[in-house]
Amino acid sequence: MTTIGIPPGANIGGRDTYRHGDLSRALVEAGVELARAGGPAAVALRAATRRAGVSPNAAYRHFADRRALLEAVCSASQGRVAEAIEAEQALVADATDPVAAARLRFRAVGTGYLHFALAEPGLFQTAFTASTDLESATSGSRAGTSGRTPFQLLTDALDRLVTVGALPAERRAEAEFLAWSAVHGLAMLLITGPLRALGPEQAEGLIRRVVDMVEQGL
Amino acid sequence: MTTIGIPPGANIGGRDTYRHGDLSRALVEAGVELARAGGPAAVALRAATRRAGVSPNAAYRHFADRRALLEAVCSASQGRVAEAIEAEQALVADATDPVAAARLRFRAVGTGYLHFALAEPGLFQTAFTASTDLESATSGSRAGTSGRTPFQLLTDALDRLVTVGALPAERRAEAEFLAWSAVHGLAMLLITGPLRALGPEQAEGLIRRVVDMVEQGL
DNA sequence: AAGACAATGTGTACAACGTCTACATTAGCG
DNA sequence: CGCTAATGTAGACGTTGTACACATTGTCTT
Repeated sequence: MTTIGIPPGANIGGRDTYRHGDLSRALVEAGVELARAGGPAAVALRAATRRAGVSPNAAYRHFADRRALLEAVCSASQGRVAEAIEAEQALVADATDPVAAARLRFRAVGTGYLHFALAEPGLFQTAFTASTDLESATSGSRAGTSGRTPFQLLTDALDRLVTVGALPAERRAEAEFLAWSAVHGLAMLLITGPLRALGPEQAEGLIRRVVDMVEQGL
Repeated sequence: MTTIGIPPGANIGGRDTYRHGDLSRALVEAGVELARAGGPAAVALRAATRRAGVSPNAAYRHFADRRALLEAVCSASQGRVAEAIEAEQALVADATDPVAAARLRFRAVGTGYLHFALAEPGLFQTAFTASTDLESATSGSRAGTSGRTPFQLLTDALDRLVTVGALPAERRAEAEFLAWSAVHGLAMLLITGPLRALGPEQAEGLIRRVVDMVEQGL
């Protein structure tokens, strides 16, 4: 029993070398797939290693425990959120009036965030359910293609509002948390909360109203 | 081998009758304790039955599966939230001006909600992380001592704002979701999100600012 | 009063999970 | 060429949810 080692020429899990080569990456990608389908609770060490074609304990060479893998998947998911926001901002990039441009850019942060939440609820929950602190909210591993995290994209948009004169400087402090609260709360209500049965057009209406509220209430 | 039956005079798990008597209640209470300490993920069937001094499968006579028990614990937790809101409203009940009273009553919904979230993060998450729909958000099992759920307390306060003239009727529609979004989002940021390391006084400042934003942005 | 039935609790079993310890393999460096 | 560290595997243990069969008992009917 216990096939000693690997019979030459055999392959384990679709791979022909003892080493995997890029297991860390593969585990995170598998974790992202699991999170997409079932949210953070579905990110299991054994399931991820199974997908990577590797024995369960191999994961422990790259992650201290399940929590660490979940952290990595969380970072990757936040990167996707950042990309969604950047895509939404790219749609409104061609505004001539700088004040209007700053406003649209700011609104795009919220709408991009919420559109991603609706399109990829599992990933979205994984991105923000797993506990994060303020330092890691600005770490490079959570950035999109522009190299900025969702949180940084928000602060950037707020700073620009101030620069352009659309937001009084005395109201700038902590404004990111006010805006984030409203948008994140709506996302939760729409995904897992009492509004999860809403149709897309009604959801879109609520999204606009919440962003309106933030713009007006800041 | 299976001790056949119960030797007369023996007692299993601190109880001397074969029947438990009020197991359903006991399981929910045990679940609430688990949720308080560890959030929704900690609400385990086996742990709850263990606390109730009963075999694991006994739970299945009262709940279809773990999800069902979690639903019950969720309802109980929402009841606690409702009580917290009612307590906060009781603090401001003595306002003479009806407009000011309606405003304070409305604000108390948000501050009570957020104070509960800070005081009992595990229960709070359990109350609102477990998926709920709109019908169950108004079911009696989730009510506080006044017989109203947190959601109903919010709609009540908004209705009163309209009655008193503090909120234009044309802005009333869906206002509960806007307010709820902002407050719920801040709760998440404060409990599991990037703001969870904030001190109490700073958290209190943010709470006031978010409620200000809602009052102004509705 | 006696016996049937439904409600309730127990025991056993299985698969999946996280994680510990020991061992096997291999890349890279002297 | 051989040593060492990095990487992967095997086996085991305790936890979880849950299915199935069985035991006990309150209650209702006759």
